[in-house]
Amino acid sequence: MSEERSLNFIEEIVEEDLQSGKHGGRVLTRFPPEPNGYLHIGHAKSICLNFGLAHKYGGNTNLRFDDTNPTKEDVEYVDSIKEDVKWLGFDWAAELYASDYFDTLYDFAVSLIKKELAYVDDSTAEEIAAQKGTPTEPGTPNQYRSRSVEENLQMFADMKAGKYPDGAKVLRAKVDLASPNMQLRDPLMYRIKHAHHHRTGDKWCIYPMYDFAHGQSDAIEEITHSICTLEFIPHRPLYDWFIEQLDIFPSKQYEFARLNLNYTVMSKRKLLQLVEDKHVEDWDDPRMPTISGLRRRGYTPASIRDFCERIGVAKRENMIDVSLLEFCIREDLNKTAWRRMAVLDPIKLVITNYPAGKTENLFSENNPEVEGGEGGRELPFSNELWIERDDFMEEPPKKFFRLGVGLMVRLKSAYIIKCESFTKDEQGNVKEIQCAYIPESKSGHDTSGINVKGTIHWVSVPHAQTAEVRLYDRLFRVEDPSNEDGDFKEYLNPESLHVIPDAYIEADLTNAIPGKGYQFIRKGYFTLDKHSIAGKLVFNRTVTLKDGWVKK
RNA sequence: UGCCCGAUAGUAUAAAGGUAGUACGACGGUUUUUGGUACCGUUUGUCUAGGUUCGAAUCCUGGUCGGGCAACCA
Repeated sequence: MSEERSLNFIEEIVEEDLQSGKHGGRVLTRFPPEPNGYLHIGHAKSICLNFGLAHKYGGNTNLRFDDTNPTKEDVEYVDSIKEDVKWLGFDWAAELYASDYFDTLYDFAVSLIKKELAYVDDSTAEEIAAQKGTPTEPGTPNQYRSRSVEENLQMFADMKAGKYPDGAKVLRAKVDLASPNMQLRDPLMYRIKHAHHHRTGDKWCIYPMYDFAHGQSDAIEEITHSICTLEFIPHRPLYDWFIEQLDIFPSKQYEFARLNLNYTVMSKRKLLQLVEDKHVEDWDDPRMPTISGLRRRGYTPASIRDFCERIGVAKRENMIDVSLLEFCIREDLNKTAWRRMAVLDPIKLVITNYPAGKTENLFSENNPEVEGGEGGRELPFSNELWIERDDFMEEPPKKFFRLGVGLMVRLKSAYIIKCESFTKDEQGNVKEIQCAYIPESKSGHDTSGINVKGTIHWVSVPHAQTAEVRLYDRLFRVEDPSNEDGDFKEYLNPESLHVIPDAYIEADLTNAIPGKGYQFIRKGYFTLDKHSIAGKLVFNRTVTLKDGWVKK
């Protein structure tokens, strides 16, 4: 029972409940997505909260699909949600659907009609809206509000039987048309939708609204702590009202502030637009803040869980810096990713005093962060190498610890070299760099006594393989695209994807394992994209390395 | 204009009437065969005006600012 971190406000509530013996010490939470889109990092916060809370206090969590609106939902989304929750590392106690309760919910509605707490309203949507009044003016009752129990019962049954077209009638709760809380002004409980449901098929043509499904589902499952986001605060009195009138299990609702991340958007509606308008490849485009996008980008479940832990849980609106997410994945990958070498923007380097045609196999460890290096691989070395174009400067400034005529660097896991000269092509671009190597400076057996400041990565020209490398930048140019004038899509970053069709990679990288993270030394963390095939590998850059070098 | 929620360094998040702390960021340094990692250090904060109290980030009142609520969405 070591208490490293102080409790968040929801944990405090749970601990109080546990101490007072509420629910016999039982904790049951639920994660209740609507299957109308893919899960994103904001959902990850909710998942970690709900599952984490239950796990911490010896309870369980249900996965419940809030599938009360058949026109927006699909099994494709159900499947992706299950996959994403599992991938994040969580197991649900039961896989449930609000649609499992449609019969019970119908009976609940009938019982409210009998208690004169619900009525069938024939008004149009516009009329109902008008009759609700405004925040400063009370609503006004219409003639349908005083219908008899018998008539309501009959009409509600007829609604269910399909006797009316969409929109002809709704069932409303009779609460308080003058309430200062708009949610209480006789909210809708059921609407008519002659639509095919992905689970119940054509059995129903009336569907319960969120407010008459969510709390009831919580009660049916005997959820002890129903955790949702801030915008549902005004719904809480209604949540409690239905439960009280129905006299069912007293689940309680608690609200926390949803996650906002800068330089992206987080609403399913907007993410769907990006997919439909082809601004991104799909829901799992590596630039998307979706769980599947982050997975494809190379994020690990542990890094996302760590992120959710670090951002905390409170009731204050927040905007989290993506740099924190990046910190979390770097921290994870630094410990686990195997080091490899790849040259993204190549320039040729020739070692003038190394025999042409000779190949030497050097050794380089997989992971310097682990004792023993987790083994290693052979690195073929020759007199012609690819190095990074920006590791050479014609006129290097003082603090430039790389190549320039007269400067020395170490080639990672190989030799120290000294730059002697360079040649240019007709356009005046540097074409080739000539260096001499120091034979006594071989990595691991260095007797040269020479100390160099810089070490650069390289790939042997005759042994190099090629791969497509995709570099990503933030999806939007502004911190909060939803808050800018005009359409949020105007603020997309036109340079969010940079494709390098044929980068040079070291030979061993052709054995790269899908799903594993690799650090391309000095270039960042990369992972194989799902579109990779043998002979045509594609790597996604998950994140750059932190760059401490300040250019001036 | 009504009701509801909130306000602590740049960003988040602690401190339950008693020393404002932590993480990320930024900045500086040490180490380093990755300008990475690791380690060390520095920096910046209680929205405002009153009140209660020996003592207020915390309790009370007014104000300011931000967010939410008037979908047959969730």
